[in-house]
Amino acid sequence: MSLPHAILTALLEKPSSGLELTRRFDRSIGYFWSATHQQIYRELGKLEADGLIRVLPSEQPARGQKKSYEVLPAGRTELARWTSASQDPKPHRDALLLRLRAAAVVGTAGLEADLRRHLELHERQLAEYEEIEKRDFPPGRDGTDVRLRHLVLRAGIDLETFWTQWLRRAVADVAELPDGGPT
Amino acid sequence: MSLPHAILTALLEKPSSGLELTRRFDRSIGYFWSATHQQIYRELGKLEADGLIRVLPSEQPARGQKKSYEVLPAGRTELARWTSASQDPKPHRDALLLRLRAAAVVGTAGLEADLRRHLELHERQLAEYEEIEKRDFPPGRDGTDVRLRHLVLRAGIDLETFWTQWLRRAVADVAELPDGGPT
DNA sequence: CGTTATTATGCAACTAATTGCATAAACCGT
DNA sequence: ACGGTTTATGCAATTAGTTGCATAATAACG
Repeated sequence: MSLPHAILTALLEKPSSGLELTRRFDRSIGYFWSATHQQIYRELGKLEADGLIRVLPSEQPARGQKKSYEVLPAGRTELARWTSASQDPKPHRDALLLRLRAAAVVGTAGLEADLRRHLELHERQLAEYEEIEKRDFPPGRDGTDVRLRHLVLRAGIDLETFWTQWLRRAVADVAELPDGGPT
Repeated sequence: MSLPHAILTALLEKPSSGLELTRRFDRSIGYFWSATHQQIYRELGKLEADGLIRVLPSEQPARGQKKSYEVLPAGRTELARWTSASQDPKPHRDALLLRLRAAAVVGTAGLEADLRRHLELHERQLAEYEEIEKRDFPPGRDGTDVRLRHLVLRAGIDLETFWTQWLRRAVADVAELPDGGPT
């Protein structure tokens, strides 16, 4: 399981409160590991109980009041262990591809509009990634950490590029098919 | 949720027993919607209780004995409804990208070997897809259902192509970095 | 000041998915 | 007929993830 390690990574990059983490999971980190604020609060509790993180000493906690966490040495060790350990890739699940397959047996009615919508979403995401690349990774020699983060962003860009291309083709294909199918 | 719809699709393509479904989820359908046999048996029970599928009349059931299902009209209707309804894409989770990001803060030790392993897995999957394409989709004009299934396979091929290319780059990049990082 | 909106934290219930195990029949060699 | 392997179905417990709601502090508005 990876959520605790995602949180450890985020906290090592910068100590944060639950809500700050939630916001970062809506941007950068969340682009390849999403999480809701409830997951995050729950996991912060566990990580603290396990002695991998702690509340920043300066803060005094009270319900509904900001509480920032930082990673303890044990947390860094655990993250390094997890990062270097080999892991089997989890199986994918893609509802859109499944729907296309279903459309092959029950007809394509209503599909095209949603394909277009997905295309738009992926185009928007791609534009956002390219914006980030232009802003955060100008050309030139860089340190290890920057090169690795750039590599991750490249994966995002290339994935979105693939989806936009595939969806354009899918929209065109579905548009020229007889709508009904064997419904 | 999509597992019931994946099963309905599979059963419409061909009525099957739980184990036959499990096998098909290890191949074709499972390439974009994986499921274990326990999930499948559980879901078959629910679908039957809901009146969307039924046991083939010819078979008489007994524990440990084959039991094939077919889709009822209500099931086909539900699948058509789901297929045409618009859905928001679920957020991705990719542990490998997360690990790269973690490596940017705790060092790349041990990563390269696993990147190579993933590369090999994706190369193998790509080869398998291309084999299927050659076998099942020879060039030429085809019916709606065949074109849609081919479109789905193309997504698989293009995705694996992306991953093999990206991983080759990642392996090369990581190989030439100083191993330690800020561990 | 008092009321409303926003920020921030968190619990509880539910749904989905995974893991490990149990059972039973069929098939296969000896 | 027996013991071992494979095929097939299924239960139970656990873990992971989602959804809906509750609470408290703070800011902002008149």
